[in-house]
This record gives sequence, structure tokens and C-alpha cells, in this order.
Amino acid sequence: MEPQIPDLGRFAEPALLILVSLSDGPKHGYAIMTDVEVGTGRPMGPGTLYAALARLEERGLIEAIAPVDRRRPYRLTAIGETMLAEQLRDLAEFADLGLRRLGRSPG
Amino acid sequence: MEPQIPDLGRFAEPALLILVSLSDGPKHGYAIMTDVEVGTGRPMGPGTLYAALARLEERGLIEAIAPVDRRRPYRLTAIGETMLAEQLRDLAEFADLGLRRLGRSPG
DNA sequence: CACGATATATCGACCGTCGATCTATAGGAG
DNA sequence: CTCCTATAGATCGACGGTCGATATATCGTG
Repeated sequence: MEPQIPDLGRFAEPALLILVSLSDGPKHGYAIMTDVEVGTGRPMGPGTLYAALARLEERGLIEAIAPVDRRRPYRLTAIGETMLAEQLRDLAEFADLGLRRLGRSPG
Repeated sequence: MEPQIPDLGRFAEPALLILVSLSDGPKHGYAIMTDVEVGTGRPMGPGTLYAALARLEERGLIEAIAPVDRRRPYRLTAIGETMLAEQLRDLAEFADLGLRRLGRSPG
């Protein structure tokens, strides 16, 4: 058996996963769900998804566009794009800092 | 006045902030608190900190070392380092993906 | 028509965060 | 010495958000 690897939990916040999924272009809820699951390996349940979507829309980071059949697509707003870019820049910097610290093999 | 920027919320999960803070070397709780606050601009309250520390220790990602006076320092375990590195690699990749998607000006 | 995939929505339980509060000690100013 | 602040750890209840279960309806295919 393998040596008991504990789960570090969420890879990133669901809201952030949704925003990055939408950075590819407009998507409806179900598409985001499958997109995120493929991208991260972990499923995002409908409870998480639709609650987060409602919050993101309410805060003006995403907006609904014209429905196609049953699909209710969303896209990033200008503010959403700006905030997301800022967040991702900070996140990348943060990850690099940690990786630099961990990667000192020579000393 | 400025154009109503909504708060995207947490920069990263507190547990991850703690682990990266410890990637620098062993630290006690209070030092982690100030370290994170300086690094992220946002304070991490004691409730968040000590609860997260307890969880991380319980899950074997960090461990307590010999106290100095009142200070109770923690350090990353081998598993903790491994998990953290993995998480940070995923995170960096994720951030880069998002930034690449957002940065297509030419088309 | 039966079935699985698509698609949205809601609910309650639970986890983790957050700020307030408490205790205690060490160090410096008056 | 006394007062105040910074350091240090810990707990508590409230709250926000996640998560899985569940419900409902439609579409496509055999």
C-alpha cells in the first residue's frame, strides 16, 4: 500500500476556478462544471457552482448573456477580467515564492 | 471616488499561506501571523491561524518542535513539503493558464 | 418509449474562517 | 515600581461558503 498521503484539500477556491474557466470565453453552468472537473480532476457539485455563480454575478465580476435553449451562459465583465488578472498575478508570484523557497537543494 | 471595486475575497487559502510561510523555515504562530500579514497585506486572525495549525499538524503536514520560552514553533514535515510543492506547481500552472487566456490582445 | 446525458436549481449539513475576547509575560517609558 | 504596549497563545460563537443529495425537465439515441 501507498504511504498514507493526506488530502491537502481544495486546489483553489471554486470562485477562482469558475473565473478562469470563463476566461476562455462564455460558458453555461454545466459546461463550467465539466470544464473544471477535467481541468482539476475534481468534480464541482451543482450546489457549489450555482451558489458561486450567483455571488459572482451579484458582485459584478460576471454577467449573464442571452440564453440558448436551456443553457444560461455567463461571461466575465471588464471588472471581472481586471480583478481576475490581478488575483492571478499575485497567485503566480506567491506560488513562485514558495517553490523558490522549497527548491534550495545546494544551499 | 474610485469606481466601486468589489472584493474578490481571500487571496489564497489560509492553510496554504501558513505552509508557504513555513517553507522559509520553522516559525511559531505569532511569527506566522505577522509574516502572512506583511506578505499579503491582510491580517490573519488568531482564530484562523491556530485552527489551521491544529488541522495541519493533525494531518501530518507540519509538526511542532521544541518550544523556546513562550514560543511554540512548527516546521514542515517531509510529506508537508511534498504536498506543498505539488500544490504550488499546480497553482502556478493554473495561474499561468488564466493569464495566458486573458492576455490575448492580438487574437 | 426507455434510458442516459444534459442542464438548472434548491436544500441542509458541515467545515473553515473571522473577529472578539481572554490570559499571560516581557520590555520600555515615566 | 507602575503603566502601557508588544509579544504570544488559546477559545468561542457567528457567519459564509462548500458539498453532496435530491428534484425536475429536456434532449438524443436505440
